[in-house]
Amino acid sequence: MPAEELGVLIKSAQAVLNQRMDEALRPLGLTVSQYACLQNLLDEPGITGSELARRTFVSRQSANVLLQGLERRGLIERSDDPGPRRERAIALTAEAKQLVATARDEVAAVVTRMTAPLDGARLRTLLSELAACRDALLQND
Amino acid sequence: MPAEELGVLIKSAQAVLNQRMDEALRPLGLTVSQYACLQNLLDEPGITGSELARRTFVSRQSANVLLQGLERRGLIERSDDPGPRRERAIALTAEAKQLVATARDEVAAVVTRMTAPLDGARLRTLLSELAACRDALLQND
DNA sequence: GACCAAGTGTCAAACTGTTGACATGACGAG
DNA sequence: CTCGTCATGTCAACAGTTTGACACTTGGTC
Repeated sequence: MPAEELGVLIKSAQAVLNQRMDEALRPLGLTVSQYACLQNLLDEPGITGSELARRTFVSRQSANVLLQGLERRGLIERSDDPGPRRERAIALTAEAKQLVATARDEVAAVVTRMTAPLDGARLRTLLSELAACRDALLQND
Repeated sequence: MPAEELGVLIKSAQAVLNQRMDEALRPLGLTVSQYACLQNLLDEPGITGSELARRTFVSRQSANVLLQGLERRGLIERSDDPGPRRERAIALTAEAKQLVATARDEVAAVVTRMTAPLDGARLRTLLSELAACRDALLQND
């Protein structure tokens, strides 16, 4: 059974992808974590810090220090009056929107290169099969 | 183009897989990194520390502190007289071989659960397509 | 209304991993 | 032979992340 390979395969793919994304984003002064943060905030404005942590697969404490850095750099702004559950709405500045736009292009180039050996149909099957595997582990028994 | 999803899909699959493996290995007193280390040493005995680092996708310094912990715990032994390139051969103790055997079963159960929704043919296509994507990024330009 | 569970934000300590640097030994080109 | 290159092992400093803890707010339950 070749199923054992899938684990290391996922790990190796994630490792090299992360490395290439880091190389692509470094000239922009962004880490991969920071880019993921900004990208999620662009897709879903006004998102909360904890929700952001869930989407980037880190603890909410770690997301918080990330947000502090982005705030100090003038890329995001957090409202001082908290909302319903003590949450502070997060907004991207105009500078950040422009930065994440170019960053998105850089990342898209990496992903395009990664998916180059696959035609449209194969890419779709890869996406659905890999998602099925992930979801099989997501059920909390 | 749905290609953009592949990145986060790989990341999420790796995250949940790592979490499930951690849950499975914690009762044995092993972290995922430690298991990966022992597993590689079982597959390829006498491997060098730097080679081990490459296979587990970490720096050789990080692999070294991992090996120090395993050595202190009596799971591996490193020869004191270095070989051709100052390398120290690493060997698993009998206790480690038994531990990694049961750990391998635990991990296999997780992977089996992950690949449950796929039949043999689909699993093979997933493996080859994902490997193709990874290899597309491995070419250093 | 009182109370308790759940969600959020934040701080401090601990851990894991990386980067940078250095010493050592092997190998090949000149 | 000598020197430059490369690979290994190891140390120290550093950054990033997690774990544990606490305060605050909301919402449902009794």
